[in-house]
Amino acid sequence: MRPMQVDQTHCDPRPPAIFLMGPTASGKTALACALADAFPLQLISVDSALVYRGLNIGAAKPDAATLAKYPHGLIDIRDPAQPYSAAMFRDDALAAMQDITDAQRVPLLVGGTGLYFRALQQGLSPLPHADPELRARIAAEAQERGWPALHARLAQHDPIAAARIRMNDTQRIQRALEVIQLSGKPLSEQQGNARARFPYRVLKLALIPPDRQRLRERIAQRFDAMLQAGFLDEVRALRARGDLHPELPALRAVGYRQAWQHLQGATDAREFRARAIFATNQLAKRQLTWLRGEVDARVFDPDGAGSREVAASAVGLFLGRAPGT
RNA sequence: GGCCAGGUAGCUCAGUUGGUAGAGCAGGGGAUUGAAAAUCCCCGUGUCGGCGGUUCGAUUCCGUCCCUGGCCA
Repeated sequence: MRPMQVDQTHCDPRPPAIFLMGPTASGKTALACALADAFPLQLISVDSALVYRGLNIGAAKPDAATLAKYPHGLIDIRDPAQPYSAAMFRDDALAAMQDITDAQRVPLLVGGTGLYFRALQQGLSPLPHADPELRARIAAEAQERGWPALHARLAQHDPIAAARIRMNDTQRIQRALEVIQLSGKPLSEQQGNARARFPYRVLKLALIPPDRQRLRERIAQRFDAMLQAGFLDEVRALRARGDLHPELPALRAVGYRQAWQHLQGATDAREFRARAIFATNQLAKRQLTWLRGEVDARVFDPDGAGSREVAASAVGLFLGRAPGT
């Protein structure tokens, strides 16, 4: 039996870090900036779309004035033609957190990408990283022989992974085959090892709107504002580059995919708007599913009266200091 | 006012030779290890417009009324 629980704030020697998680359109940026006003925090974005330069309006990236006043790490670090990944994020985020900590400040990781938060905190198994050429070869083979044939091959080399991965989940079939090819070992054998202890003690804050209908209304309003702000011109500019295509991760982002299709003439304005909003609603739903797994997070209602103050006092308690000091 | 076509799930529609109905989209739940704003899995009871009639039984056939769209006056 252990001795009674002691306040971790005072016995955990690791430096502090704060996670601020929430679905799209839940007001994460506003809360992050408010907290940064009150405490010596430095922001790091945890968002798979904000890493791309040129994805601004449609990705709801904080505007230039906000970024100037509240610099965010890991925004605009990739060209849309370059892929990014959870593993790259983990490395980049740990490096950024180190720098912030060295400067006697506290990293505040704010965003909505559940896998990135998990990869950061729990680590990733040591696996080979993506190989675009190999992926192209696998995709070509799938085109020729069909994905069921590739799933069957996976079952031969890695029955455990094949049992877990659905026949239709082409992305995971492709990845599993890639790992086998690159490492010479089954994926399932390599997953689940080597998870180092996270070198920070963490306060998790989750912004969870209690009313889904209201979130959807907010998403629709925000999308109309994006259109007014020139979202389609932004996508036209991306298309005008000529070297981008809709299969790139950056252009599969919610809103961008639908805008691309619309500009190709596949949908009229009305349908484009509806599809983009639906896709955003569905994204928010998946983000909320991730958040339900974060059982150790402190939950706040974005619209709740006083939520901001309560969040600030939680941060103050965690850091052991009063706001503004 | 007359004629025609419709009124079925939140939306668009299919269907029942009479035995109370099912797709897509939306929506909900879940999974999630180098594409994750990705990818994938599961979830469908609704006075079948109202009221009468025929029938063992009507959402289906008949009558009538209401509503919507089109054409004609």
